Amino acid sequence: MSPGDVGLFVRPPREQGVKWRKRRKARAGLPNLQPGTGFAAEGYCRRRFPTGGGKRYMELATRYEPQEAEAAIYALWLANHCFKATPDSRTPYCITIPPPNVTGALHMGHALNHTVMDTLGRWKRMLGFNVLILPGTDHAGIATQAVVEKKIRAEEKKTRHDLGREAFVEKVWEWKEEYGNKIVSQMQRLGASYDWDRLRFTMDESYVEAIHTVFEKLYTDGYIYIGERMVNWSPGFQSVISDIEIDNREEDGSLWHLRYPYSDGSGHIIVATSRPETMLGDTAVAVSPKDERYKAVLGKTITLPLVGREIPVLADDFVDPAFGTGAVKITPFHDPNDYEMGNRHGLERIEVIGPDAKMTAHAGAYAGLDRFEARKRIVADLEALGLVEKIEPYRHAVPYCDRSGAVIEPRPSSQWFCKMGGTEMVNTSIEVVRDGSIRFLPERYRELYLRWMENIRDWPISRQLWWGHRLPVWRKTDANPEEASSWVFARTKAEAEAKLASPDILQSDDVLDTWFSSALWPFATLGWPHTEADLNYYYPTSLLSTAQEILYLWVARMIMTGELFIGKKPFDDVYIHATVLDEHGRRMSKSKGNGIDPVELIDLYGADALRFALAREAGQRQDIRFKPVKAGKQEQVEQARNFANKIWNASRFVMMNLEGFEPSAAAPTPTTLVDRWILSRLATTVDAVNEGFATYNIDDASRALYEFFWSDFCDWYVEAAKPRFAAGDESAKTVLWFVLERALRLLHPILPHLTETLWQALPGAKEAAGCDFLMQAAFPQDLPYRDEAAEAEWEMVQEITVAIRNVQAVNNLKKGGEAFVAATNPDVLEGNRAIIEFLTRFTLVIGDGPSDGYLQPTRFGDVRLPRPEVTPEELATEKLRIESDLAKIELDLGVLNKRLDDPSFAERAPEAVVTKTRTQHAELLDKQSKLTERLGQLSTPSAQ
RNA sequence: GGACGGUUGGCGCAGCGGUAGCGCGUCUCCCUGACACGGAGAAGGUCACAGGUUCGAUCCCUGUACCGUCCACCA
Repeated sequence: MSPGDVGLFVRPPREQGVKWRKRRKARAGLPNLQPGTGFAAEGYCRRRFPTGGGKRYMELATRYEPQEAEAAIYALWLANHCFKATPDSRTPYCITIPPPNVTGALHMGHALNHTVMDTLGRWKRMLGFNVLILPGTDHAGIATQAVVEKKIRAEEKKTRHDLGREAFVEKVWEWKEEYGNKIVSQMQRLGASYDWDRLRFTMDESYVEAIHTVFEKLYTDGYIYIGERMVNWSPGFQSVISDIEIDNREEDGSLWHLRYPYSDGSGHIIVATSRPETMLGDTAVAVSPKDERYKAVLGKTITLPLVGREIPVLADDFVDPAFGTGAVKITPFHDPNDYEMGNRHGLERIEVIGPDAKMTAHAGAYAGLDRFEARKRIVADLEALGLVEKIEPYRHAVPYCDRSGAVIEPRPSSQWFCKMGGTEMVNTSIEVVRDGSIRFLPERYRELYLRWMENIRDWPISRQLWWGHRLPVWRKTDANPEEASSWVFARTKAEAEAKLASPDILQSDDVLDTWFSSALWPFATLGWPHTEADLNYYYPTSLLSTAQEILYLWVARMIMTGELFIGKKPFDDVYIHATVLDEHGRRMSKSKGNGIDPVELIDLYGADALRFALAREAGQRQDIRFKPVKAGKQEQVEQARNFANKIWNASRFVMMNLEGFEPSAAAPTPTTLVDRWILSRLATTVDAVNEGFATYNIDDASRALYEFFWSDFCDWYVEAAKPRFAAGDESAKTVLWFVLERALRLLHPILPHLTETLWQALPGAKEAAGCDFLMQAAFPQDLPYRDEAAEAEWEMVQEITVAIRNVQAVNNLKKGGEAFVAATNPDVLEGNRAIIEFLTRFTLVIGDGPSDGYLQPTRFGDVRLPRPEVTPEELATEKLRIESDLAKIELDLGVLNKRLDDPSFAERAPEAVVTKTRTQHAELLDKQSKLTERLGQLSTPSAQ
């Protein structure tokens, strides 16, 4: 396949006698026409291009068809190893992409992030950097295990326990090999220029080595210990899960007010709880020490209803006297706060809800019941005893396990931890951000990071899952697993046997938190701990671009491990991209079902359109609103698609007119005004784009490109080129070719497929650039074409042109007559006569013109269009137009008068502002008097 | 509860101290030899609200309201 193959004619059949607008509306809902349906052969195309036969110029369809062009161009890049990166003498630029879950599918957040990374990567590559963008996927312990468990449950009616650990893990690997690379191919569809030969997976053999090496050091240096903490227990997985895997849902619940009788029979104390079933495990009631109401009852005991246990009433600062009744029941085993209070007061911990979320033997009569069933029974039994004071409706957050859907059960558990606060690892990670070695973009995230790091808590690193990196620690079978001293570090069983001097040993059943492995990503993917070449060259990497929600979980931990193991920061810049929200401004999520599938958008409009739509919003904002796909349409991407089509067609126009033109590598030296002007605008745009990319304001770069290409280049320059070609002016071709070629380079990082396709078809491009692909061409920088004089002079041509068009359109005049312009600078006008005449379809006459003509005063001279005959309707239209102009002028004059009438304005405002205001004032007065006079003429009968 | 962000024409966004801009949508005209996924015009905004600073505020400061994101153990 070569890029030329995309040339096909596409044109809807002509339907005689039907209004165009109607047909357009009728067509609006239809899918884009597929090429190759033979319209050309049936004579529907308006224009025939030279076909085949060794012609130099490609045939291009009248519409850009991304579907096949993108696949073709991507295949071409791959075939030519364009994304491959190996160390050389150039400056490196490296991004290790945030590895998505192997189970994952591309979502809008990914699409945005990959657009950012690939755009910046392509830009840097064109600037001459040695760019490596290293892709990979994450084994994603819980997520993947959940998917495979679900699959075997559905297909084989088995649980993972039926299979056993080894067989189950085998199944997960099989699943990963078969389905795990879906997201990789989706990234490729976006156009990602990543080095796919280096694709990494967090459970690759070499990656496991990295994990072992890291674990060993942390273990021997005393970072890793066994401790007991309150953890988030997922009854669904029978495992600890991390905070990020929790989905806190606001729910309407109840607050039960329970009467707890004093043991001495002196009445009762009322406690409020949202979880009455935990009362079976209560070992105290706490009140605030400052709470006067309860001063007297401190030291009393309570006989716990239904259980009969005697428990104390004690004082603790944690209790807020203002909440509920000011008295709190304490269940140390089942509530994080109560756990802390229990430790403070040395309370017994009684487990009444087991790991499977069923009531334990300690629950007495309720043993074996599900926790929610137990709740109902307990409440009913308490009510029967008259111990329920009242039940209040209560809205609160309930934590759910986002993978299994079970309500999280907090419980103390013996887990492996990694020490954080106060350690060298954490301190250096704070320092490296504080001293500015690592930059955060947008900057506001810097403070967030520092604040979090300064209050960091120890990191629970063990999980009771089967899929993941099994902890490389072993013990003798009969040793106590909760004693740290029972364990030794060993990579292999043999090593462990030697260390423990026994064949009767076991490896820990636990698996490492997935974030433990992704924390090593920037260096483990570059060959550490074995090979140094890539690491020495590409590390520290240049950019880490990611979502704000994993700032702590991932970004902070990469900094820590990078500092500790490599002795260097893992990256220079951290860019936190915006969160993509739905049309109502809510986060897109699976549970809300408000997500948009980026692949659907690519199918609909092409990857480049999606990229541009995202790029134009990718700045320093915290969020981006994205509208849903409705009836096969998505506004934002459609607009971007239209832009892509505009680029396509403008390029097509240029190529059609370049027959016989021999481009050269030399930069043009413009002489005519319009050439000087467009080159000046190009130079400005080049600066804006480089600036935008360099400062992570890709939105600014995108807007600059859009405006330049559509407004300046297409609407003015290309239009102005037409009469020049008609007049045989060959000088236009050099500039036209040059501007288009440079524009394609500028646009390439954001719209890679489209621009490469066009560039491949642009004659002379490869020779001039000295490379075979646009993605390898030099990115434009510092073009010497800034020309303020040209921009100012061209403004005259534009304003006169607009004035003539405006009078013509508003008064609905026939084109083709004469347009008189009393120009302030007749030479400029004369020099651009052909252009103005072509753009307006009026013959330009420089001079005053008939006094009764249609009048439009401008800063560059009055424009008058003669009015040969006039109907009353036309007269009314003109009067209306002038009156509305006058009304606007009056409004504006009011503003200026107010300012000029104030003496302190002239005194205190800068002189330039005062002068400018006076000039504007004078111009408005002049315009006003001219229009008033004209209006007067219209109102006197003689004018007709 | 804390932190952060937003509030500009019907919609999506720019502008961030000198009389409000773009695209879509709406209305009018137009297939004019690149493009109707287009061209030329038009209508449409007291820039959330209240104070303050300033000659002057959409823009700076303070507060309020609403929307939202992230973080967080208040029963």
